[in-house]
Amino acid sequence: MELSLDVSEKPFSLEHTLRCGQVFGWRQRGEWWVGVVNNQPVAVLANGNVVKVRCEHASMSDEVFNYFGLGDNLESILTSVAKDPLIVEAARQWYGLRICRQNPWECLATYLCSIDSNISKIELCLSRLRQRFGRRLLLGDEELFTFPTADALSKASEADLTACALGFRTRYIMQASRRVASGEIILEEVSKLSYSEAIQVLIGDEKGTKNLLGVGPKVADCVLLFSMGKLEAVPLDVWMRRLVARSYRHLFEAEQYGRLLRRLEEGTITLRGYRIVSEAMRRYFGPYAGYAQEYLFQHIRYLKGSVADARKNT
DNA sequence: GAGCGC
DNA sequence: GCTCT
Repeated sequence: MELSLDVSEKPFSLEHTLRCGQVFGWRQRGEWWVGVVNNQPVAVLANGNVVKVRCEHASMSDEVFNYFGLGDNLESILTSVAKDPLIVEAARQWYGLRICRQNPWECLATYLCSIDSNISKIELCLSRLRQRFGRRLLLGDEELFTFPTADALSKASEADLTACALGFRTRYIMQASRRVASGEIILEEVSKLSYSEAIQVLIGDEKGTKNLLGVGPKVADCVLLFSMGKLEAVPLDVWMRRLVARSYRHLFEAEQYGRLLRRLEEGTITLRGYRIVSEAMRRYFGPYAGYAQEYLFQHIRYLKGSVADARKNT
């Protein structure tokens, strides 16, 4: 069936939303995008004031609405983060980009795979996981695969997982899938917590036992922002750290932060440093700092650099 | 701060 | 990007 979503008065760029690197597993077919939402195949097309959805069940219009964050009041969000010319320009260029609400398990697995990787490599790893452990779906003659459940991955043999060539991330996926499958960690419950409670659960207590192997503050922030609607989460990857060091250093003028600023541009940053920077960004941009992050991230990735450059690191 | 695995 | 030493 084909459904129509009314998005008049709702700025929405499907292109920007799907191309910004927050979600994986979508492909373009002409002017349509095909992918999987809530384990069901969909094709989506944004056309002015309507979003067209080809799918199998009528409930998909609500699911697509939720998935693409169409409930967010983007205009007021962008107004609220418009603190300086840089973010205003980023918002102008990437206008319509929305933060998705992906499935939390898929998002967690995705960002475990993203560690020290790049978009095309991540895409490859995830498609291998889908093909090997997901369920095959058809939408017309488009073949799609659901993202494998934690349960399916927890039962995978080590050899099967190794065949997906995740490298050192294999054990992160194995451990996380087991903890989620066993119910030891219930991501839907985590998503009900406040941002600060939820990030604590995901990264574990400092110095204490880690909750989820491979989940540090960056991975946790991505999961919180891209799947749990914690719009104040500010994932700090190399691009954002460089940007902060160059364009937002005034937020760290105090002398004690000299060392932190230097490390932001170069390499390793401590958990403490990460917290200081992301909290400063939250204080500066407010409760929608995650939206600010995503627009700035896109802006600098594509700024006078080729797409190839932009795809280098995560 | 090196090493991880592809 | 995270873990481990």
